[in-house]
Amino acid sequence: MRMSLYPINTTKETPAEAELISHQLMLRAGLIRRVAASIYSWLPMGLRVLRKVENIIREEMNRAGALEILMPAVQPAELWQESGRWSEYGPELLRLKDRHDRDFVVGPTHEEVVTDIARRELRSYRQLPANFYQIQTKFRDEVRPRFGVMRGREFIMKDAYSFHVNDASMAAGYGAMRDAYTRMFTRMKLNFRSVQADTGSIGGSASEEFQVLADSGEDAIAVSDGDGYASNIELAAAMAPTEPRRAPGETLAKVATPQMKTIADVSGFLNLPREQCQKLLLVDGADGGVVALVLRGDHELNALKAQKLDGVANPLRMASAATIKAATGSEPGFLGPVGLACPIYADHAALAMADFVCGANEPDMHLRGVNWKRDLPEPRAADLRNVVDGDTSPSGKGRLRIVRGIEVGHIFQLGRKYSKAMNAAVLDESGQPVTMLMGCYGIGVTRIVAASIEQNHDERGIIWPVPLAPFHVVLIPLNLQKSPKVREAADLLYGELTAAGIEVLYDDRDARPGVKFADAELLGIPHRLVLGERGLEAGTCEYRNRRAMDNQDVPLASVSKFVAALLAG
RNA sequence: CGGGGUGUAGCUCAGCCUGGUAGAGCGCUACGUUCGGGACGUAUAGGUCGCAGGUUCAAAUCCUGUCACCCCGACCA
Repeated sequence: MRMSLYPINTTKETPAEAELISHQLMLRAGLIRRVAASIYSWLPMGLRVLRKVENIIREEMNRAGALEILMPAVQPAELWQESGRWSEYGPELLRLKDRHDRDFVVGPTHEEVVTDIARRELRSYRQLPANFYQIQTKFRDEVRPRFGVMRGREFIMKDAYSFHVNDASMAAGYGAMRDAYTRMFTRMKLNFRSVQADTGSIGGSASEEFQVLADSGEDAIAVSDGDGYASNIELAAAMAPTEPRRAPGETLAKVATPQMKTIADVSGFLNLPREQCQKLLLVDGADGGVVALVLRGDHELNALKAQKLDGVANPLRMASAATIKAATGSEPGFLGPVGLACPIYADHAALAMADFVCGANEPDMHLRGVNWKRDLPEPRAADLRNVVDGDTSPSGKGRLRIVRGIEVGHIFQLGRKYSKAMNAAVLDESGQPVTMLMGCYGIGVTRIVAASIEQNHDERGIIWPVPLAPFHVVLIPLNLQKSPKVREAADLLYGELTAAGIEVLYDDRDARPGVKFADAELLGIPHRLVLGERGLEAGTCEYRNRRAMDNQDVPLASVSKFVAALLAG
């Protein structure tokens, strides 16, 4: 591509709207432009990267035996009513009406449509297993979109759905997708992990996420240093302490703690470590009352674990201030389990505490020297908290470290959730109808572009791995407006490289060298060739690798071979 | 949804407190010089100061409303 024909605008200054480095660089390099809040256009250079990602996905899906289809972005409400999600899905689902006042949705995902296809097209167990996938634009009116295309409302997703006659087949299909995902992300040179995950609103049983490791990631992941265990923190089990609880050593005492509403306040005021304090959270019960959850002061509640408990409302809702007042007689900030009438769950770590501090259920007062059994009955034990750095791994081996990740893929064994609701069945060997089992497998295509930049950049710009790079090579001739020799040699080399199947960005603009170098680095083209009069005299061309940034002179005659070898290796 | 912030040229921002009719840098256009690390000079083009009301002789500036965008939070009692 001749850059003189490519209307690209790069900027030195960072747009004010961008927070994440990937978002900043995508805007500065002219890959994307914002059209509305969290909705973007992809410009030529960005689209080339997007297509590289799509093609790798497509190749690996095809290799795994999946069949590409294309479903509509706009879907009739009837299908969503049939699956039950018309009412289950919240405001994240963009609903609209046509001129006849009929209801439609802009698809946030396609289980309904694909299940409708499957029940019409698949009639016999002999046609199974089948796996349909598409690469298509989705819309989710996110609670909080952010970070450019990282969490955009409109985004491109690869979504695949498999259909099976029994559990073994579903598990095999799931395994095949896990392998395909591993191959794709490896080919894209992403540093990623697969982790156990919650199934969320999609529903179903087994589920794993593919997380690209990055400090800017929105997800927390617990990884064991002793074996291969890795889990989204939502799901990672916190092990109960193994050593027995200490015997009571202090006497129970009520202390005044004016205005000390948080654990930090209380522990500071009493000059005690946070892990000596307890916090009590009141949440709405499943049947109208409240439930108390007790945690060690330095631990965080895990909402997912809590909302799965007997008697707790799902999804989890914190009790209102008025409800708290009615249930405890106190205000938030001074709650404790002593004398509390409602059902109580205590986290294993909270249950292991002795001589602890907790709220006294009256304003500006706490209790200290509190002990289970002696001062109050032991409540039900549960795993309520997020794991923290240094916790014992639930796998039994090693300790957990908490790292951050960007979720780029998620695979599920759905079971019969949709096929049952929508009556998608085939005839089995005995001629009896059986409801199909399903798997579903998503990849955030646009998000991968941002995630790759998060992992591959420096102070000068993006550093694309070759498989995702918009161009393999950038060819920079120096002073070509003045030097016919340079122009002739550069044109020749451009033709030669292009003929060899190498994707070349030929910077034939009438610009100064510094501008061309800076743009090449911002754009992140992995390999750079510079042609100047000085080198031509010696019959060489200068090569520089974007990542290593070291120079090497290559004889002009062998440049094509040299570059081809780099790309092959 | 709650909290905070910002809307002035294509981009990054100043001007607002203390009202007097709009600026800088980058970018863009033309010409000249320059040409291995984001050059320099000269001359241009480009803005209903988010929008709507109000106060005032006079509003980018003060007041009210509204819209948009960004950030934080939406469990830490």
